Amino acid sequence: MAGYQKIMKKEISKKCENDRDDCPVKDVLNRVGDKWSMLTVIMLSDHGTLRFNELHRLIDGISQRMLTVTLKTLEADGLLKRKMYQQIPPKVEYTLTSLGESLVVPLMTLYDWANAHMPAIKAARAKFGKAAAT
Amino acid sequence: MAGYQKIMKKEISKKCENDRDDCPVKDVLNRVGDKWSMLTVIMLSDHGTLRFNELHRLIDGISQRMLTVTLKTLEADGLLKRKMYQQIPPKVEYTLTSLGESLVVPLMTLYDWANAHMPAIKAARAKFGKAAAT
DNA sequence: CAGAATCCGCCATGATACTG
DNA sequence: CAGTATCATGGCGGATTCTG
Repeated sequence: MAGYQKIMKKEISKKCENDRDDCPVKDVLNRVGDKWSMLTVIMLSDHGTLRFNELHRLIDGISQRMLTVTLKTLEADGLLKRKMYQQIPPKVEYTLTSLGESLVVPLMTLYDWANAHMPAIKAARAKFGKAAAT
Repeated sequence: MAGYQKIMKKEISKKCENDRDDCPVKDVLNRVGDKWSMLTVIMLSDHGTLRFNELHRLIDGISQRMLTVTLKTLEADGLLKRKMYQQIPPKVEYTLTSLGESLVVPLMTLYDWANAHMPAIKAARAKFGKAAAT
């Protein structure tokens, strides 16, 4: 393994052991691991600007409640911005901020990894299942 | 935004809308977002090989139960391997597989992003809190 | 249309006790 | 030492209803 990586990794665990309530990685991981957040970010990144119900349709399976909650959290984190038009019927548009857009980059890395190694993982799972059954 | 990125992102949402039960991203995200999995991977990546109780001490706050569960899941996914020495007292060693090691790379990207943008996120949160309070 | 409010079930996680 | 077994709980998220 490259020396650079070794150093970086040292840093990761160091950060995580010490301040466990203020670890950037844990914090971000919470959002990344969230059931709907990243999907929402991806959709917005794809389509640019979306209204509430458009998101509702695009993100398959999300409930109205969770969409509201997710959007509010992402907005609070400054990952997207909400634009409300004072009119009837209401119209609200959601767009990623540049901060939100920047998150897509590491997300892609993860996506690439997932795609590349999913077969290996599935194979491992199948093998493990058989081993346990035996 | 670069055209390459645009294409990749299209692909992400496409994969996610279609097969929602077999989406590699969701699948991997589940593990990445898991409370303890990535911490465990990071520790192992750092220290190379660790015994059960060493991990227990290193991963601050994890319960015995969750460590067991996490390790079993990671093993099933082929991310780490378990080596058991038949002796008394028992001795079990955990080591990342090359698959597990490879996951560290995208994880680093995320770590870098988290570190770089955490100030912006905190600022956004503070601002949002004030806006809500007003 | 874009939510807010409320209720509720269930699963993930934690705590505790026991074992080979 | 390295787990397993069992129980308790809290909060995540779904379903439903109501509004401006």
